Amino acid sequence: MSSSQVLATQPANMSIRDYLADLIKTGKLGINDRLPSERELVEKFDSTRITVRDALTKLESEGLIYRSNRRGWFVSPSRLEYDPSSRVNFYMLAAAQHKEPATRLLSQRCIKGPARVRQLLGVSGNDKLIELLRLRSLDGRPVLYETIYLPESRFPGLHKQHLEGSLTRLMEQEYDVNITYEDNRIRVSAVYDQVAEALSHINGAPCLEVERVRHEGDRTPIEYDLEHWVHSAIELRAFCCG
Amino acid sequence: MSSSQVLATQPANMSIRDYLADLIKTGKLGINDRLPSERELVEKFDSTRITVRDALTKLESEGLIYRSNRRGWFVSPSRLEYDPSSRVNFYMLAAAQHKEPATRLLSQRCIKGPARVRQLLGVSGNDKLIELLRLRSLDGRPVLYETIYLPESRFPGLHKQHLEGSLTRLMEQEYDVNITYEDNRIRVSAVYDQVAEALSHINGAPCLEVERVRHEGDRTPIEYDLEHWVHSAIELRAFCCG
DNA sequence: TGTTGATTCTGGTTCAGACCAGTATATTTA
DNA sequence: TAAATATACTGGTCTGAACCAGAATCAACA
Repeated sequence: MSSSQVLATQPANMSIRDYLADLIKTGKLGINDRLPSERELVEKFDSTRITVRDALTKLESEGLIYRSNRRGWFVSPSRLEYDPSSRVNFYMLAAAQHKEPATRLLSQRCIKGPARVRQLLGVSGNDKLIELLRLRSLDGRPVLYETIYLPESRFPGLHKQHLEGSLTRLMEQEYDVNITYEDNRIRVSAVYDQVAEALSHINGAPCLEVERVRHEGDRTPIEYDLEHWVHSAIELRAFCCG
Repeated sequence: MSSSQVLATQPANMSIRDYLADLIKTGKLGINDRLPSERELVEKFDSTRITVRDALTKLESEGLIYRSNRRGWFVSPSRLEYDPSSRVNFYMLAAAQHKEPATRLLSQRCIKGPARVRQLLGVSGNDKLIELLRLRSLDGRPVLYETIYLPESRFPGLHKQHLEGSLTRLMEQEYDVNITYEDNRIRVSAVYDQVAEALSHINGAPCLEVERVRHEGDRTPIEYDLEHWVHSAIELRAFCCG
C-alpha cells in the first residue's frame, strides 16, 4: 500500500450520514420533508438497519433531522432563537421568526410538589404548589414540554385563567408580578415517559433542558420552570454587556 | 388479560438502564468508576450488546455516564457550572469547584480562516486570522475542544505568548483589550473527526456547542470562539436581572 | 532498565434476520 | 355518509452472532 494511502475508507454509517446530510444541505430534501424509510436506505446502501439507524441517530444529534415516533424521520427546520432572559413571550418570539406557535395545556393540578422545587421556591408546611404541564409547538411540531410550579398562595384563582397563553403576561397583568431576578440552568439531558411521548420521541432521546427560577421584589422566588426542548428546534442566545 | 394489567413490562433496554442508574445514584458506583463491560452486562441480563449499548447510550444522553473511546464507560462527575458571560477564566472557575483544570494547545496557525468567521469578525482582503485549537481537561478528563479565531492585526506577536493559560487575561494585560459586548449562541450538536477524537468520543456523539463573538470598544468584534463541550461535563448558568 | 512485541481486554462497527407497536390509509360495514 | 375494521407501512426493540481497532497489560528481549 502506498504511503499516500492515508485516508482510510469511511465506515458505512458515515457514508450514509454524509449522503443524507448532502441531500439536506443541497436542498434536495426540504424542511419537514420525510427522509427515505430505513428499509429503503438499507436497500440503497446494501446495508442493515443497525447501520442505517446509526447514521440517522448521528444526524439527529447534529439537529439536522428529527424523528416523529413511528412515522419517520424528517428534515429539521431552522432553529428558534431564544433568549431566556428576555421578557419576550413565546408567541411574539415565534411570530418574529415566522413560525406558527401553539400551546396545549396538558394538566393542571394543585399539589405538594417535589421537595427540590419546594425548597427552591421557599414554600413550607402545607402550602401547595400549582403545577402546570404545557406542550408548545411550532408549525404543528411539538418542540417544548414545560413543567411549571407556582406557589398557590401567591396566585389565588389562577386555575380560572386562560393558561394556554402567555403566563408572563398573565402574571404581570393579573397578579402585579414584576420579575427582578432570574436564574437559568442549561444542560443537555434526556427525555423519558410522558415527556418523550408528548414530544413524539423515544425514551432516552437527548434534549436541551432549561431550569429556571424567577424572583420578584427583593429576591422572592415565585416561579419554577423546567423546559425540555427538542434540541434541534432551539438555539439559546445570550447577549452580555461587559 | 385483566383490565388492571395496565403497566406493560418494561423493555429490556430500560431495565438495564434503570439498573445502572440505580448503581450510580445509590453510590455503589462512584465518580469516574468504570461500569461493568458491555459483555458482562450481556451475561448478567441474558441479552445482547445491541440492547446493552442502547441502555448505555440513554445514560450517556442523560449525562450520568461518559465514554472513553475503547476504554469503557465511566460514571460522570458533577457538572462544571459555567456562566459564559462572566469574566472568570477556566482555571479560577475549575478551582472554585474543586476540579483540576488543564489546557493543551493542539495547534496554532495564521491562516485565512472560514468565510463565516471572517465575516463575523469583519476582516477583509488579505488580512489573516490566528487560529488556536485547545483541549481543556478537568481532573484529567478532556471536556472542552476550543476553536479560537483572532484578527492577526489586532494581536501582533501573539504566537510568542504562552497560549495554554487564560487568553482573556493575556488579551487584557498584553493587548489592552476591554470586552464591552459579547454574543453567545448555545445549541446541542455533535462532534466529528478531530474534535471527537480529542474528546475521546465517537463520530456523531452529542455535545453542547457554544459559539461566541466578543467585542471591544464600540462593538468592534475581536474574538471568535467555538466551544465543543462533553455535554455531561457542563451546565451553563445564566443569571439575569430584570 | 528500558524497549519491543504478543496477548487480552475494551468498545466500534456490521450482518441477517425477527417480532412488536403505533400510524396512516384503504376498505368494509352500519 | 360516517364509523368501524383490516391492511400495509413506519420505526422500536431484540436475537446471536462476527470481525475490527485501539488500550492496557504482561512477557520476552536487548
